[in-house]
Amino acid sequence: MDSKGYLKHIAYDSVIFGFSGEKLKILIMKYHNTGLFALPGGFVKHDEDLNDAVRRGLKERTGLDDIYLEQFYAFGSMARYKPEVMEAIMKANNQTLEGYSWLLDRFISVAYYALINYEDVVPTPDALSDSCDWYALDELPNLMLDHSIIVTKALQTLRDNLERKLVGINLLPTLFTMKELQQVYEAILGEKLHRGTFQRKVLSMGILKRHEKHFSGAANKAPFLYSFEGSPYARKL
Amino acid sequence: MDSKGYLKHIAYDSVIFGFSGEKLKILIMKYHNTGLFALPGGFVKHDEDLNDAVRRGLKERTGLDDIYLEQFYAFGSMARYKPEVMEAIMKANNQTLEGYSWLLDRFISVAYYALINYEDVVPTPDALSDSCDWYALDELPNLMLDHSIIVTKALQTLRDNLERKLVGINLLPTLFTMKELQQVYEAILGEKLHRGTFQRKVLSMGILKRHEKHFSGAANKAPFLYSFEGSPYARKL
DNA sequence: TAATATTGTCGCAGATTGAGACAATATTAA
DNA sequence: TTAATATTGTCTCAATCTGCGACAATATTA
Repeated sequence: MDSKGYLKHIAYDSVIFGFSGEKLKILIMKYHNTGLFALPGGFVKHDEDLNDAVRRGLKERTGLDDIYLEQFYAFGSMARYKPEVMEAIMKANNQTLEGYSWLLDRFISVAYYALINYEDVVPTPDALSDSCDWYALDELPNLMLDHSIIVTKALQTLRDNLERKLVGINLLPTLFTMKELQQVYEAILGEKLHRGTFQRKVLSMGILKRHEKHFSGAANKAPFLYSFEGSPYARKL
Repeated sequence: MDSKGYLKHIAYDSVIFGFSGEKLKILIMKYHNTGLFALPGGFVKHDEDLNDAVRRGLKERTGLDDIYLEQFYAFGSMARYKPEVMEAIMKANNQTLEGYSWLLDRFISVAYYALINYEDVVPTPDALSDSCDWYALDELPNLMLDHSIIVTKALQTLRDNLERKLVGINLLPTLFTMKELQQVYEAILGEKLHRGTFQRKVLSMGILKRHEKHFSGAANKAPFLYSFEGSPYARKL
């Protein structure tokens, strides 16, 4: 085994969604000295579950355990095989390629998306990168390889699932207002929703618990705070 | 490369759905001399798209090109790593393990489901198996490894997608009656649907073309035949 | 105390859905 | 020929769901 204990040909990439400033954002890594931007990703150890590998990487990048995580597609086209890209990254880090030639081989990447509470995250770069930072979906830099396609498909899957599960909850802190929840949904769906209809529908699901009011100091009626109550939509799946 | 030109650690499995006798069925392989039943699967060549590898396998098993095909999950737990199973299959075929040790290594399997017209298929076993045959979903034999879980997840995904795309069409011949279409939906969803409501809904989608009536010889009003007309629900995706 | 911005909720019209009913056949039996 | 039978295509009606505006109830500021 010359691949440092990792499975050859298999990688994962993660699209980590957060919500801040009324916008959906994702975590993007910037590699040293290359100008290359990429999704956080990694490899799977020989004796490790695929899902565990992804959670391990998420923990490293965000500091968080128990993240809402969903696998959505395995990208396996030949078009994504560009060994010169990985070679450039390695060279920019003064890495000798000795013992790392497996990284230049072809990879099939299993993609996941994660939903997290923006406030809880401490984005942390890895050894190969300068930064790990939030970028709004409409202000993404050019991403390497097929990572833009991966992001697009992640968002599409998230939208599709949004109607079935009440997944948007995972992007908010424990206590939140109805308006914040609606803003999350609008950011994901990319369209405005009618306030009354949204509230009626969400409340009819019976999975929100109402708490005391939240006095923001604004000159208006104070909204209730809500928290999320278990059931099929549990925060941790 | 000692793995015969295939990528190590990566496999695919396919859940191939057909509809016959008012039941949903899938293709199952039976390996020589082992009593083992399995989903049709295979490996990916070094210079081959993942999706193309699956289509290649589908062509070998069914004789068909241009099949409706959807990837739904990559199975990557350690629990599915049982080298003794593959070893038993190889031994039962008097295969020396020389040059095939890569098959005993750990695999992550990307699973797809396919929808085909039952009548068009000529199920064809491969070199390792006695048979490749249809089994109704409620009469499946015990499947090896995690293949039962894969089937369950395939059906779940198919059900979820059924409401969004009009995918059931792909399980029928070019011309079909409204009753046949309803039976397909009932088989997939596992529940009876109301006749009038179903017909109204499907027709309102405006993607069926009505043809001449079909005189079955039965003592009742002859139903119309329908065919499927393009749009987002195209037979070939 | 009045003005302003939001919030929680309600009401109404229009659309959608679930379920039964009825007329229109295609064939068989009388 | 005519009646009986099994299905099919369609319609109606009620119940439910949705989109959208309206109104009263606050927090805070002027």
